[in-house]
Amino acid sequence: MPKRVDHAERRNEIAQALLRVAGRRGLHAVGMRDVAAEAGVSLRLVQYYFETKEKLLLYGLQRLAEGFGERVAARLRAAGDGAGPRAVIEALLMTSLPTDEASRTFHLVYTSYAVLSVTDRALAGQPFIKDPDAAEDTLAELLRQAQEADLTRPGVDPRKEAIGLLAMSAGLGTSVLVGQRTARSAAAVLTHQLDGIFREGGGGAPA
Amino acid sequence: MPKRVDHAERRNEIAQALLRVAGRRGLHAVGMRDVAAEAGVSLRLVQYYFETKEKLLLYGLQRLAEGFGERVAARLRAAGDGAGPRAVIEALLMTSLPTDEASRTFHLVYTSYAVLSVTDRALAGQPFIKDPDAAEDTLAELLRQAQEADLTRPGVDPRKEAIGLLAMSAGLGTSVLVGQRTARSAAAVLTHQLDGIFREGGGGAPA
DNA sequence: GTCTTCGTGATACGAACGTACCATGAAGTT
DNA sequence: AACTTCATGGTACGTTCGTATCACGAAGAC
Repeated sequence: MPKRVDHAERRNEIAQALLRVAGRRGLHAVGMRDVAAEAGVSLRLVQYYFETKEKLLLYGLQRLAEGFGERVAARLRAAGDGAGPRAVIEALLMTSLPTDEASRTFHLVYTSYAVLSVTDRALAGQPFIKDPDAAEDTLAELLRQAQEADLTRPGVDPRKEAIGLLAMSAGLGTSVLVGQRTARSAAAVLTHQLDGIFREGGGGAPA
Repeated sequence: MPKRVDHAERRNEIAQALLRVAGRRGLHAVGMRDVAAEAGVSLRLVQYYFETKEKLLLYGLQRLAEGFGERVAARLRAAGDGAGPRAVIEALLMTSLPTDEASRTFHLVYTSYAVLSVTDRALAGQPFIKDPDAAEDTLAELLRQAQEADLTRPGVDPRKEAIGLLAMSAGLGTSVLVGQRTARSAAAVLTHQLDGIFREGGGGAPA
């Protein structure tokens, strides 16, 4: 046999190529040949590692979600261990805003997948429901803890605030993406929203 | 000459067919032939009234925005003449939630257009920027008036609240669309958000 | 009554797409 | 050494897409 190549690694390279070209030209415009060219391999190879385009798309969606999770984790690490709930929540929300190229690609491709999932049933079942629900639970739990620690204003409903915050940051992300708003002003809106949830000076570092 | 048909009317019929099939199968999956079949005309006719597909898409986008504006206006009329600012704002936001078939189609197709506009420059200039900005201005002005009438809570920033509300309702609309949430729960979240902006009991009917 | 113009149909064309097929060299196995 | 198996390249097939072309009937113009 030849070089006995690592399948998993190769699949990831190809999936990354898919995401790169999808971020540039839009997911709808991505063909197998484009992915092959971007990855620097032949069309046959893409077929070899992903038998069908649908499987490639599904795997690409997984990688996209994973990459996002990693960026959130990195930002949380950067925020420090003893960061208060508000800092954690800000890190989580700001990561999903299309500030740099990586998050811009994430937002565009993720939205494309979302639109596709409405009509294509193969995509509908996939982690589309799972992952955002996890984010919602995490966020709601953080808010609940903040509420118990008396860091929030009265009248706060952790679950509803969590849903609203996620929806708002998604919507803001889209408007940044289409060039309707700058990432800076979107961040300001999110900050203002958090101001309405947390007490003044509350939720930063717990020290 | 033959029947001397009304061009504008025919173009609208075809554009409506485009929106119907786009709402069913997704904008990415719509071809000229599909539109022709849906409108009950031949492919040639679609070509005749819209020379190119791009022009058809552009016109369809206009019609979509117009239809949305009409539904908002209708809902405002239904809300009554003397409705307070909160009622008007609620009408505006709830209309964009995918509750019935019309708004569901609107949301899906509009999002599809948004995604396309990121990469296709022909779509990028069009009313995508214009219309949401108008909505934002309207909403901000309504909030400013409510603030002057002392109907809002302290710390309210009309512009930021307007941006945030629109982004939130767009994001909620998407999650309703992909089946992640019900329209009812999305509406509850929006109501809760408005509760955080308006004073208790404030903003209903001004009487 | 011819003639032009408008509306409409059928069909053809070239490109691009996803997929399938065939070939071949390189590395293990026996 | 013979043989199998893996990785890879090249290319062909059938379909579908947007667009272009050809054709023709029906109505107003002169």
